[in-house]
Amino acid sequence: MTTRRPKAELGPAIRAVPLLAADNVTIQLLSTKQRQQLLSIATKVQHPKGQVIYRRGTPGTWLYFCQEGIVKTYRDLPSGTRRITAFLFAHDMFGLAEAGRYVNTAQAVTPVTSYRVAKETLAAVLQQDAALEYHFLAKLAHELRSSQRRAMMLGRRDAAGRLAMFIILMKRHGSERTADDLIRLPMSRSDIAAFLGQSLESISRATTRLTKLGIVQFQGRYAVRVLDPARLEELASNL
Amino acid sequence: MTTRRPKAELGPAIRAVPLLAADNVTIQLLSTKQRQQLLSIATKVQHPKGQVIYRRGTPGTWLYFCQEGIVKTYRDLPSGTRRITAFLFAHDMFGLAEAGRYVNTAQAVTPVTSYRVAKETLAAVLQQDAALEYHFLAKLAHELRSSQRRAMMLGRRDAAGRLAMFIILMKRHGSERTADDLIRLPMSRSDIAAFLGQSLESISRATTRLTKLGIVQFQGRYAVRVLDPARLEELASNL
DNA sequence: CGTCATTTTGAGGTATTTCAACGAAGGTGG
DNA sequence: CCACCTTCGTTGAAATACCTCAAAATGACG
Repeated sequence: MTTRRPKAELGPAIRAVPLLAADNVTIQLLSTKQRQQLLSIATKVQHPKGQVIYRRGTPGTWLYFCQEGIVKTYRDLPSGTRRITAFLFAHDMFGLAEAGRYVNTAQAVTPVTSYRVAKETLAAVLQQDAALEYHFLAKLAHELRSSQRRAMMLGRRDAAGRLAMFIILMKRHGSERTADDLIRLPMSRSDIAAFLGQSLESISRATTRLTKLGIVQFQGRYAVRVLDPARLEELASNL
Repeated sequence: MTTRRPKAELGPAIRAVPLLAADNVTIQLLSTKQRQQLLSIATKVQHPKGQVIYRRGTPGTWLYFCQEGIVKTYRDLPSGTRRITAFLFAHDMFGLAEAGRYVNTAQAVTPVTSYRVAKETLAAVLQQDAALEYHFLAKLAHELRSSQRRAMMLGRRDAAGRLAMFIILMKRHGSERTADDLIRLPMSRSDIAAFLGQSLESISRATTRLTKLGIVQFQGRYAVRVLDPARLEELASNL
């Protein structure tokens, strides 16, 4: 557990692709000035692995920016089944509320560093700074797209294909920190199952299937190496 | 496509529930001034039933505001299967793009009246008007929530339950125009199937099942009367 | 009123879910 | 440091539900 000591604190980072600017594919980061402005109203928070950050139904006071680590947001259904609505990674924001209450429960999958800011405060700032607000708009559009992609994923009936999509999804998020072909899956199998809307057993069987097909190779439970990217892609896009 | 010219045009309406203002449950509508500002840069467009409004992959120039009617957005998968990502109703906006291209195809399910505005223009206006932009933020948050709700729906395995959720979803949107218990389902069965991620036959069987159970009664193909709301709710929330 | 598309119904195949038991891993306390 | 215990993951077998293919029936439309 190494705590870094950067000389100049930059404040929350938000990565967003523009919603409206038609042909700008570049990933935009907040300007230093904007970061500092956010920093002045935000608080840095550390969450140990497994900690519940907020619960569904409680007053949605804060908005969070994941700075490091992975967060899951979920709902427990009456039947006892759990549905994970999203995994949040560095630069993602979470804390969606409806009628003043959080709509999901948020929990740290790994140790998490986040910034949190009172929504009231943020709203006031945004009303003053259209440019900053625009970043939030873009970010939200990004979230919407991932949510739609996920819905697309859930539409599939075939387990191996879903898992393939999930691995590829995780690859995109981890590529910055790990080797090219080694993908970390820090969440449990049941988390993956709850995210993909399938039973834990199906996920387990799917992993062994992918392994036996020689497409992937597991390095322990929480890391997977892709041996045959082409076939993985094919499985994922096949349908 | 027709262009506007009524006497007192109010301009596009956007309904949005606030994302950030914690305990304000009230549905906010744009102020008259804001509507007029949007109107000055927007064009009213009429789409006959079945018309494709834009296609996935084409340049995402415009953002649309559904004023009347129902729009579906979808993707056709390589296998030939169609996935409907959303149905859009009055006051919803659509035209989500990524890297300058529409991510879905949009098509009018019923005759549709919409406002469309060039994204570049809108972006410029929003950068100047933080309050207006805030409405868009709220609207987008709303879209995100529905997308998540839909993902929740897709997670279910049971056909009757999914259909029950869909009927309830449609009830919420149609209650303004029809009698309390008569719900219009203007889209085809295949559209419903593509939205719920199931086969057309499954949907058909589910409708007959719900009918035989005495929970609903169909008035033709495109309207359904709920006879037993309690059991419908139970089916929908059960899981 | 006839034609065409959509919807319903039927039968069989297949995938996932369940239920159940076993094996592995991680954490805690002695 | 090891043993125990709890949680998580794997594997097996049966049941259920959906999907696919195919054909009949219904409804829409000109």
